[in-house]
Amino acid sequence: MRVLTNRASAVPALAEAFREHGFEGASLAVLSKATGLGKGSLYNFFPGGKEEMMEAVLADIDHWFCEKIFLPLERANDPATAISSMFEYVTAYFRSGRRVCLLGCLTLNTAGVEFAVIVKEYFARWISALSHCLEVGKVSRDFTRQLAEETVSGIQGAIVLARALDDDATFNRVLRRQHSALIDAITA
Amino acid sequence: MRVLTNRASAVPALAEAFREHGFEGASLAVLSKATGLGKGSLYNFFPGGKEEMMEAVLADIDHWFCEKIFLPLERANDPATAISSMFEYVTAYFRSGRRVCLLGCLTLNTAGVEFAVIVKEYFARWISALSHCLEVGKVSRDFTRQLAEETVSGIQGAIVLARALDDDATFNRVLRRQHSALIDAITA
DNA sequence: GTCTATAGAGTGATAGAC
DNA sequence: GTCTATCACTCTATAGAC
Repeated sequence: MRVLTNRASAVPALAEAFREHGFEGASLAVLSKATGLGKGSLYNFFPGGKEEMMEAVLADIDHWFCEKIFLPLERANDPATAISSMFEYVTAYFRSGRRVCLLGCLTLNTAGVEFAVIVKEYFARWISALSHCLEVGKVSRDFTRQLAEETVSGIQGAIVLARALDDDATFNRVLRRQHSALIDAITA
Repeated sequence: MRVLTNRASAVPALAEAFREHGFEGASLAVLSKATGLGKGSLYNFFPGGKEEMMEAVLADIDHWFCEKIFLPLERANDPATAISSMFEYVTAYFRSGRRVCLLGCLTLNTAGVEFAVIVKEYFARWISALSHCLEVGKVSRDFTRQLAEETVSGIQGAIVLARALDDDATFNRVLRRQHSALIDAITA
């Protein structure tokens, strides 16, 4: 066959390497090992180097979130179901906190400033999608934005705390409470 | 004068450098510039290198939190005041999210595994101190731990979100709601 | 021949240790 | 300052598909 591998198939392996080591910590040696590709191949697929690799990873993540989280929230005509689905996907995606949020990590030090716009749009869209969904659920406009902010922020915090305590149960407990809070707001 | 500088006086500058660049990103060149000390002086004060510098920073942070946050919560006989004081200190300390939580950052990638025990104890103590304070405030034991977890986790999330959106107001809004939730739980 | 993809030696710069 | 190791990255050489 002609194409032995391609750019797209390297992206998930790159993503896991960046998650585990961070942007700076993920050296070309690490990325090469993670993907099974030589440096030559990596530079062939990503002429822009690490930065282009990270951009490809972020685009892939954004695509996943659009499909599984953002669009369903934005289009929901059954808000409670859409929200429950969001929590299921999020819990699975972050593996109960064992897997970090790459976008969240990039906010925390200067290594990620190049990606600030992408990160900002991701979080802004998540909040506005959830906020819209709550509005469809007849939650007062005074609270939709606040609830959405707290939820998105709370998920990030739950990842940090679950990892700090090395305990998935913490993640699941915090998310379960947030889930209930949103459902209560809708049905109230 | 004989002593121009010393180990302790370098710690705050090291802390800010680690916060800004992360553990891996903070090179000796960065740390040297941040402290105004040559590499030789840094190794004189911290023979263990970067790792010992980070340990000194973490010990310094732990000391501050014990004094300002943990002990007041643990000894509180006026829980509402202790909790309000905690939120005031936290908001100021993290500068409305502009300043990251070093302990939280260390949880997010493999660069910080050496400090896992320190990080775990910090978060565990914060949660148990707050939980105890809520118990003194006559909150049902079924909820103290949950509320404390959510609060500590929520603060971490608020830092991430405020930085992602580049907006302090987000941090302050999330913390204000958490503050109210705890006060409501006590007075309910 | 051209084209894409490969592995990996080699570049200068800079890392942390001392 | 000096050391070696490693960094991101470049480039050469080579492969097989057209």
